[in-house]
Amino acid sequence: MDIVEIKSVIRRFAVFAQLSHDSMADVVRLSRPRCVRRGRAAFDQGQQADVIFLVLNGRFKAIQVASDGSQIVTRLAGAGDLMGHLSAFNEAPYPVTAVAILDSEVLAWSQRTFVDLLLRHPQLSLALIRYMGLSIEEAHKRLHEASTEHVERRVAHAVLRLVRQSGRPVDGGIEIPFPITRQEIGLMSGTTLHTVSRILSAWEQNGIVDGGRQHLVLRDPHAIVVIAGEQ
Amino acid sequence: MDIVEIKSVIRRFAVFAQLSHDSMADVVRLSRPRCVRRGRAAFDQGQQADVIFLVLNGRFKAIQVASDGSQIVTRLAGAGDLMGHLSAFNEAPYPVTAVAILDSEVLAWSQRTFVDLLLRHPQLSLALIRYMGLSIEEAHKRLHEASTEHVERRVAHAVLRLVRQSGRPVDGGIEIPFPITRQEIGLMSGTTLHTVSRILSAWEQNGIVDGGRQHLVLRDPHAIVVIAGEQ
DNA sequence: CGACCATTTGATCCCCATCAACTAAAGTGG
DNA sequence: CCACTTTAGTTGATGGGGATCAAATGGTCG
Repeated sequence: MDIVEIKSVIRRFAVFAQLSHDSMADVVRLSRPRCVRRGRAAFDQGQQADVIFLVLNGRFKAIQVASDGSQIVTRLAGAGDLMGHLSAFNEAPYPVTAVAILDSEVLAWSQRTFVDLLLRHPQLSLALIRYMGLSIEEAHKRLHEASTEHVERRVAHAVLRLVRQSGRPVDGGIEIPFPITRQEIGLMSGTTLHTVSRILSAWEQNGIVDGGRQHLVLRDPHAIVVIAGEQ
Repeated sequence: MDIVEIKSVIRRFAVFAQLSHDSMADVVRLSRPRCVRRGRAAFDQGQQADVIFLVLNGRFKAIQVASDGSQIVTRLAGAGDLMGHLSAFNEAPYPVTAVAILDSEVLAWSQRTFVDLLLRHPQLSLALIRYMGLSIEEAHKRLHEASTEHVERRVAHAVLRLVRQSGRPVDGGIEIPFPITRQEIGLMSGTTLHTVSRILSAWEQNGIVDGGRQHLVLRDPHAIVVIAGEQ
């Protein structure tokens, strides 16, 4: 990607949409593009958070490992999402590991550079505040689900989240356009791969989804909405 | 509280600590103080979020009700905490109801006023970004707990959170200095009042806590840390 | 004192994690 | 191209954690 292309791409993303022409130039000029191959991490949990990333294309999963070894996937990040902004401004370690699940391209800023940008471009700060507000609401919604709902419903929510964020229409349904395992769906919904497998098998029996190795196609999205309890 | 007192008080809070003298004057001048009596709500879930609050003293609980009627307590807010900032900047409805659990005083800004303040005082934006980063990490930590830990451990975490945020030393322990029910502890840890009651009863048998109606004293805080798995 | 709320405690049941074993698909290396 | 390994997924059996149902007790307040 060259600079002109980058500008046109990131203008589409919420955090940068409202910037003036000059601000945008400043923001892009101080960024450094970077590629992350599938399977590699943009950063690792525990490492000092000194770089902020914007995903240009591809996809990442954010994995959080607790001291007892348990893991969860806190979020998936695709084009337009920021990564590393949670801890970077607090001079804290990254709270998750960001693994690319597709070959991906990102823009990177050093923590100091991004702080300067925020101070120079109030609109950028405001956009980031809005973006983070949405993240917190999303996290609270997931917390609510995890605390009160049964597994099948939680799995339905996880699948819907995947599809809404990245679903791609195919003939006879919507597919998740990147490799995803039962294990990962489990980590996104607070259950085990076994239970996810049983649930997806049952859905497949009812013609609601088509499964496959690291692959999922929704045949009847509305049925899943109903299972999720969204009516 | 008069203006001088307010200034000296809010200077102690993270979000406002770094402001210049002039910025602080601007921020305080545009705020309106307000009292909220115990049991009343500062704002209600679903209502258009047009006011941002800073808690000066007292305490609030943020309750989220889902469409199926289930509830959780997403956070407690005490002196120095902001409320309403999640949705206000996104022109969205408040995602929770903020109920005062003690008679409380707050400062209030209209959404538009606060946005102007953020644009005029980049340091304020940066502080808010830091504050929100911490909130998201906290929410993800709770999500992790809710997804992977057993009830007793989750209850231990909820109690520790209460005590760390607001614990007051008394002879022979630390107490939670505001009325709190088993029900509420349940809503903070994703379980029922029955299970909380059983767990607290067991702890009381072991001399770890002293319970009472809407009251809790930790006799052996370290034991709870161990139960929480923090070693 | 009576009404109401918070708490306790027992009994029951089922959801789902865990254990275990097997199948299938995808690399890998000669 | 085929044996071998590795990784993903399926499915059965089992047991326990904790929700749910039920009822009683104790505190508080008007």
